[in-house]
Amino acid sequence: MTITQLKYALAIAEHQNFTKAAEKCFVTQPTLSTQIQKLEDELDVVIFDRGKKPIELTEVGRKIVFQARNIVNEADRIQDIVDQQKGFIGGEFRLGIIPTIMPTLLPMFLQNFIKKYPKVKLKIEELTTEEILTRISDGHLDAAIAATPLESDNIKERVLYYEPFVAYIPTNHRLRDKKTIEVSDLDIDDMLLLEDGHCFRDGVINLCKSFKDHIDDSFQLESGSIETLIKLSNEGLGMTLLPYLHTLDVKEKLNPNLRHFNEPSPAREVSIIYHKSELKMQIIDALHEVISGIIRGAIAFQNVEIISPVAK
Amino acid sequence: MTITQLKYALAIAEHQNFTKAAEKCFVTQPTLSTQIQKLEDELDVVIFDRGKKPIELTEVGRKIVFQARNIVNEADRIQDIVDQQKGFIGGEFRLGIIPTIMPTLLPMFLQNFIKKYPKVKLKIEELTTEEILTRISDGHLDAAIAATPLESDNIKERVLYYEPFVAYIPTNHRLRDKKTIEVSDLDIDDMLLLEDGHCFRDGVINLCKSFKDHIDDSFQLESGSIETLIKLSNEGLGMTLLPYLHTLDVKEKLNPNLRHFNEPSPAREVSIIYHKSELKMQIIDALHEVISGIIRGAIAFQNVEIISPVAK
DNA sequence: TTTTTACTATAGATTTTATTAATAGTTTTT
DNA sequence: AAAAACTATTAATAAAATCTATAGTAAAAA
Repeated sequence: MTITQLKYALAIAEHQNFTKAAEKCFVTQPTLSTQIQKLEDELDVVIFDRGKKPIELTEVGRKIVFQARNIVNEADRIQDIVDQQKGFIGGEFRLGIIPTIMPTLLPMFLQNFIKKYPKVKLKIEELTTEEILTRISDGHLDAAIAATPLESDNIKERVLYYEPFVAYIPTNHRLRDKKTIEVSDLDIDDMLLLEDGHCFRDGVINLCKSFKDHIDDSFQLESGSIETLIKLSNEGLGMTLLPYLHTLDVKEKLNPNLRHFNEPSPAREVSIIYHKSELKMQIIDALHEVISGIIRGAIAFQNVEIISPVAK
Repeated sequence: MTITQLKYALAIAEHQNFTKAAEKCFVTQPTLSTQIQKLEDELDVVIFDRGKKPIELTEVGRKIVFQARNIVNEADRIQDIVDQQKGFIGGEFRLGIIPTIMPTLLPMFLQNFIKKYPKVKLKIEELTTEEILTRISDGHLDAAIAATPLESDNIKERVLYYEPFVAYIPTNHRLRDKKTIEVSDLDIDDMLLLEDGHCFRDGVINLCKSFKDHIDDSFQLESGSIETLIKLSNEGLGMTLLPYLHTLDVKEKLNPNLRHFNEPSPAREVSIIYHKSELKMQIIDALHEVISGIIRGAIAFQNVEIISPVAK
């Protein structure tokens, strides 16, 4: 049994196809066929059920592949140890970011980060929290930036910053004349929300629920982006809430529409999250340092109350 | 990097000597030399400091070897998974047993176990609790039978049975006329103890301390075996305490010297302990099943109070 | 110091293993 | 029934692991 064979098995399990897996492993398909056969012979079990199309794992196969993942992960850490020793921070790093953080945070730190750590090849993907959790667990992402706390097994969180919610109130809205607003002023019924799947939507719902026991789930207006939310609001279709960093992007002439909450302001906790195995921890540390450094200049400390990003 | 190379590195780290390590790996010494060089070249770090005699690990080397241990352990579990699948219970299994359990428990279950699981090659060693903990941690033991709770990191415990303490009271002793005795009757000063390093000694001391705040540490009579303890007691040098299973061995004519405690009787908890990685868990399960089955017939259930085996 | 001892490293030959291109077999889809 | 989409097999080749023999080196003994 070799680490290479285990990597081949992982690739086949993932792609359910010898030919595709072979490509991903940069070898030919017969190599995989023979190496997997050798592995199966040595262990004297069948790992893949080639009878089914697409190929399936046998019951033992599933267990073996799960363990193979562990072994390969542990093996990868040897390189981590060496990198740490040499002070080398580099290599490919796959980072997931949720949609409501991506457009504002990314431009703030990216230049800075790649300048400071030019050897890190960042591969950034916009993903929902749910997708992120799956991909961190199965090793397809090295880390992600998301709203927390998530309290998910296998995943560790490290807070980057607290981002207050800011109300966006169009002209003629009932709250328009208030200089600052209260959570108790909010009414879910005239609130524009992001569509399902966004955790910022769940955060806003949790916030509104905190002052209203039961709310009906029949929201009328929903949107896929915060930009659209602002436009809909400008059309007089209701107020909305924005994460603080988004308000820095709001055009100057629309600034009068913004209302901050009285302290403690509701806020979301934004963290870098990663697998509990703490692989590539040097790069995670580096990201944490750069991002929280940048944010320190962008969000003044204030008294906040954290709103859970998880639908309840 | 191959699993084989990592195993070689582990062997060299353990024996601090290429030649000996090569023997243990059943290859020649040049094989180790070249393979370790290849590993060092690939990682571009020096793992072993060959300047020192005996050979030493470099700082990174230590970290790499530590991680290599993890990888090799995880790799070994593949065979575990396969064995489990096949219902195969076999292979070498290294079991440690503390001295005060070894002579009574071993003959009770050994025949039974090797009959039921003939493919398991049990290698049993008598070791102190301290030695056991080290060897389970470094992978030299697969499991051990010891008095618990130990609350040691990395190690899991699974209770086998509770073994009451029984007093052995020679003729002319002040407690001789009592039919049953109390913990409060005990006096550390006329108690014969095992010599230092035995956890049963520590258990007895903890028990006596429970009714006497401070005791001086100048015990006069100590012995290396419970057999000798009984003989010393017969000489009139004091009473002693025996683990219940030892009383089954006491010659019939000496039986009148035994006194049981009133319930709840002080007792030691005896467990099978193993590394938290749960390697070879099927064999551990098998041992647990056989031993607790045997004990069920030997120790009648009674109300006990567990005495810690750890010196405080 | 010199010699011996006890190692590890290196060289070259040999065996074993991994990989490939070409192609034969399957099974599924059309 | 034919085509498509796979995986398995074969035989050749490249790469590697391992061996024997021996050189090199540092500590221990004389």
